[in-house]
Amino acid sequence: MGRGRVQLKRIENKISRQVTFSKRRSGLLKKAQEISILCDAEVGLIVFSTKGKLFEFSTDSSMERIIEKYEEYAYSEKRANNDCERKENWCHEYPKLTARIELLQRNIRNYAGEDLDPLSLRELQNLEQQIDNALKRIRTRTNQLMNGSISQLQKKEKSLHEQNNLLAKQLLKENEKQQAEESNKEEEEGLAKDASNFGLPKSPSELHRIPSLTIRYYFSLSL
Amino acid sequence: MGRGRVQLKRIENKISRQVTFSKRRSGLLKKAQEISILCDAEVGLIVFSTKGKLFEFSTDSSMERIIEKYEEYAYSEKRANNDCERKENWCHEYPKLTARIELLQRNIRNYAGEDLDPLSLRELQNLEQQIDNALKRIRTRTNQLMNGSISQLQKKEKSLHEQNNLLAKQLLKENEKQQAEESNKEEEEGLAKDASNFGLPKSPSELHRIPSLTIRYYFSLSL
DNA sequence: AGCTATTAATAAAT
DNA sequence: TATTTATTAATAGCT
Repeated sequence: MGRGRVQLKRIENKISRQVTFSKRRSGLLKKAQEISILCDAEVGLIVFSTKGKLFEFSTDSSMERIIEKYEEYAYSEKRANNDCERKENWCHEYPKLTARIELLQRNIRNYAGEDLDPLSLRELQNLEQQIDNALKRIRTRTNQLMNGSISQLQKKEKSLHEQNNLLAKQLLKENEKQQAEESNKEEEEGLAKDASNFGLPKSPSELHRIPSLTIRYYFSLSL
Repeated sequence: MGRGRVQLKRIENKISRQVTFSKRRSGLLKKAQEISILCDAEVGLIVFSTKGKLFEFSTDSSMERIIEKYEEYAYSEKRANNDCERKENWCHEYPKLTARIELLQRNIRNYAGEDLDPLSLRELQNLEQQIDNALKRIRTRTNQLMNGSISQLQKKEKSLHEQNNLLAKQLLKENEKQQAEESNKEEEEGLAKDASNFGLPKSPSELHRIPSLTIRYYFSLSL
């Protein structure tokens, strides 16, 4: 919704990025408010700009309540109790977990083509190859899905064709039947006319007769 | 954006409300993701339906981090942050960490082109675009590094050339000097020989004299 | 869930 | 930064 499509990646131009941030931020806050009113939902929205400035919206202006509810909800007590046994190993477990998370995040950033500076040429080339492979797999899968959609649509098309043919035949029959009736009537009228109805208008049903069999069908191919 | 305007008030019809909630919720989550990527912003979005079901989006899948930052920002009172204090919240923290790790791992698998089946066509296309961008960035960085290596090697080559030239000159001088000495010696020896040393071997320094000025330099171009 | 007519959001230009 | 405009995106109302 703007002049031209926008691809989903960081806007490199700083000014554009700030302008877009400002516009989309107000759009997002507005939509958050709308859904909370229209649909009676509890919404909490927190946005930090690159520079670290905070923008927020929350239903009834009570972010704290929503955060509390979130924390309750997101991590159910049941799982927590089981995991509490691990508490004894805290000093071992916690650093491991956080280190793991950092590593994973670094990986993800690298996969996204960010923070490449510390990588050696060899590492970069490995990464490139991995990502290239990933891209191929993703494209294969995309094609698979699209082909699925296409063949589904083709089936739909075929069934619509058949349905149309059926309807056309029915219509043809109906038409012939009516024509037959018409000619019967005309014969009858012809006889009557000779007797007393000369010069009167034709039967209205004749005026309504379908003049030709033009059948059209429509379907849309939207992928 | 729909057939007709919508008043900003609670939708009274329950079914409509649910349908609208579902549609607007996905729109809102999508826009939250978009602004976070496009504008490099940190976003946390929490939505509870009327029935209390949770939906969320957060930059880097880390709602906790955003909530912490929010609370810091909004209240200037740091939460229990160091490891020791976190120990008290172990039951709370551990499931969060493992959930986060799972999410990150799923992300990574997707980036590697694995476990694509649960992704929708739209998600796949987003992923493809992100990865494509990453690939471009990685190739840019690779080229940067390679160009760096090349120009470094070229500099090295140049400096080696210069060094060689210098050495060659010095050697030439040295050579001339020695030749001069030699001829001096020979003259002296000639006089002495005539007197008493005839038939003795030549001075060892003459044997060691470099016979010609063949200078070679080596450098390797390894990329 | 899927389909359009419409409105809303917004990218680019000013 | 605010306004305008051309486009794309979201979605309301139906089926």
